[in-house]
Amino acid sequence: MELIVTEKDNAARRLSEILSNGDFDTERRAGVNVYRWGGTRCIGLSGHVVAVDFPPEYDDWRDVEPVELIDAPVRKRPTQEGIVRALRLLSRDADRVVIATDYDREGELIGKEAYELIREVNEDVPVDRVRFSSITENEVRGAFEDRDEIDFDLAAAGEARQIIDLIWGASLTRFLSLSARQLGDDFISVGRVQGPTLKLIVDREREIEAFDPEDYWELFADLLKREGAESDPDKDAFDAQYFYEDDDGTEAERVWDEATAEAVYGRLREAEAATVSSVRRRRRTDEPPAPFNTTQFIRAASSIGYSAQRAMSIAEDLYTAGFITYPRTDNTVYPEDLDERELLEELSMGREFGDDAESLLELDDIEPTEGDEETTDHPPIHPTGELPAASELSDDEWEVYELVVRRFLATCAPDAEWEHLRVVTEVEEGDDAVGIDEGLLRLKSNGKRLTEEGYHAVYPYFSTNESYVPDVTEGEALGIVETALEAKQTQPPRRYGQSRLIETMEDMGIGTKATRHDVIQKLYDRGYIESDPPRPTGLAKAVVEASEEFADRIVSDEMTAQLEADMQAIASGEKEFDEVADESREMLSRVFEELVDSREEVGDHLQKSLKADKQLGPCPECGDTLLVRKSRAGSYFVGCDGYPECEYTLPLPSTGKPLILDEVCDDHGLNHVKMLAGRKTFVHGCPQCQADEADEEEDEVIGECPDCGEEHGGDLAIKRLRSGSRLVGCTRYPDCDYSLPLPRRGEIEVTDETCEEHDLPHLVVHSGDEPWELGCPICNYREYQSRQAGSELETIDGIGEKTAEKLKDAGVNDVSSLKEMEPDALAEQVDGIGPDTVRDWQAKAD
DNA sequence: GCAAGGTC
Repeated sequence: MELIVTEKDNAARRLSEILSNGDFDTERRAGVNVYRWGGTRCIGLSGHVVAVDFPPEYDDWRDVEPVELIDAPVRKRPTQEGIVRALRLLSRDADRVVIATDYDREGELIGKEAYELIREVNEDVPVDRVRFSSITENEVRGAFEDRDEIDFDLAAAGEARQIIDLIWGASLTRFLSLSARQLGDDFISVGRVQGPTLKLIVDREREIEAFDPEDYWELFADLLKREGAESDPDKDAFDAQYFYEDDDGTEAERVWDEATAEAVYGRLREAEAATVSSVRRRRRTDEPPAPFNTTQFIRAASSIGYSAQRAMSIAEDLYTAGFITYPRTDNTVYPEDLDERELLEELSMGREFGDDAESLLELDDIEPTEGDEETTDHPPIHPTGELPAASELSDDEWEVYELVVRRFLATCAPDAEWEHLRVVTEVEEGDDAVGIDEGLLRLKSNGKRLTEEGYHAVYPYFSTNESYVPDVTEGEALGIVETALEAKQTQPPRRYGQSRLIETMEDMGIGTKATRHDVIQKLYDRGYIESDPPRPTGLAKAVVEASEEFADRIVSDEMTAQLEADMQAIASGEKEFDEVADESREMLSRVFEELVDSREEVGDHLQKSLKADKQLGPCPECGDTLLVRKSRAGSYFVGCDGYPECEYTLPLPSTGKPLILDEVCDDHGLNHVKMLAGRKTFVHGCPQCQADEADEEEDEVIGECPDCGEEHGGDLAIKRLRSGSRLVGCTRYPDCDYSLPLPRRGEIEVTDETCEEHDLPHLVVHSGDEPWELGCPICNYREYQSRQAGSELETIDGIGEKTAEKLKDAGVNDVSSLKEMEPDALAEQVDGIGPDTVRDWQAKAD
């Protein structure tokens, strides 16, 4: 029996389709798909199925000095037990094995890991390696005819990365966490990739904080062609801006001192006309964009409103469903195997973009664009020939799918052409103008017009805004319709947005196509960044400062650069794995020599920053500081730093994670609080004001309590709580805790209409433009609960809309029932899902 | 309960 091993199930299935000419069976071994035809079996791994880690005796952070991790043994341990079991079962009977993992460094390592697992149970079976960069008939068949061996040097390069990342990351993470006494959920992490990424964000924030804005002025005029007496100033006027030559002789628009700006403006205002002194026309070719790699896909998706995480998660679903190619790729050059014309023909059957695909088929020649990166990992992201039916995709999925399709169309489409028109005019000054600055007063206007639509016809995501400047000739006199002097200030650099951050990481060579967006998520999870665009917390600044002082490599991109060079050397046989690992261990030892003496200093600094991140302002009771705290039950509240002497507290809303804003309440001197809860994020404001308002507001009784009304006479009332939330609750609280939620915002109107089932008045919420007919609060809540149950599954990372549907078909409607399912049983029922995946979800649900 | 890298 011949056994083929791929990196993922999807690849195994597609490979099997090709090699079996579509005639294969699927069986399950240890809950894993195995494809079978003739004497061949094909199994897909799930990336790395083993992980490097320290032995269990190093698990306790307090018992082991972090420095001991440097020379601790490192072992490999299976993480995907089902897959490892299935691989072993199949290997026993194999008389030939083919490693067909991805064609990149990590793929080589994953292949070697499979090889080692196979060797444990079958010492003699010959193992081949095949390499192909896209799963197409030609490439796959070619690769199987030209079998090679595993490149153990390349795999060793990957292993060097694993061990260096583990040793540096784990030892420094434990050191920082222990020094600041932050154990448990709130440990303080650093690593080769997260370190430099965090430093990027912190450095930008430092620039912003150090920024000193400068005043400047700009002058504008609206010009109008005089010919054609009926020209309409509102319609035909065009923009012109004052400019001059600065001391270097370069063109400048900004005037840096007010007196000069006023003087020039005085002349401009008095001017009667402007004469055209030069007209320059230029044609510019606007080439279509390159094919999508992961980073450019994320960037494009972010320009239509998707976060990096969301874009990748949708792309993953579209890939699994077979509509687009693999979404994690560095490649920006289509493989030779891709027949663009054939793909366009298939796409021409699609709704929305079918006509656009067809229009491209009319071209004589289709020559797709190419980017700078040509790699062997996977093809650039493009649509497959399989088109989704209208009902198969959600709105978001469709929008992202259409983006991928249109990007492909654009790469096959012709250039666009612009005509640029630059007009310079000299102002003719009136008799009243007093000559303060005698130099010429010139204005410039830049117009642009799209003369050939080109690829924009099929790719509407780039702006094609034109700016209007009419056809004028040199010497022509123009009217000045309006003039303006605008006072402005230079702006600090902008914070990195998520997609800009990912692009910068790529430029710096840190992270990979598959991890960069996860790293950003990790920084959020660790409490290093908040909001979007991400803003660093005080803790993040302290971590970067401490690292810069004692372990600069961990926040510098040089560590990756050095590692890349070493990996290159290992792969080419110039260096040994041990040599590289030992060098790195020595370097880390030197870092620790410095660090151990500064343990307390570092810890103090981190602890102070952690506290500063939580400070709100003075306690009204004792004058000490109010802090955002977390109760034992895990909910947030405001408490005094003077506790237990001072027991002053204020509640916070129960939804979300509090973020302290810069804005301070005038009445109480407390910072405003924002509650971060994804789409439900809202500003809570000053917690003292919220509490005071609730104390002042009277409860409004609307009916009888369904729980205790008959027995104890409890009533239902609209209440505002000190935490700012509102609800319909029983007047006998806390003896009766019956309650129904109400929206936080808007005025609540109690109408005369009554719910027949519950004998309660219908409610209307007035906020924004449209009043919201909430109706009977009990009916409303029931509806809400049933909606929640559906979308709840999707809160688990890795479960998208489609998977949630599949789970619901299998009778799993919410997270709690998912947690109760037997992984193997559920995997049997749900297509394409393995028991390890289910276990993974269950772990995440906890 | 650490990293970063696969995959989902």
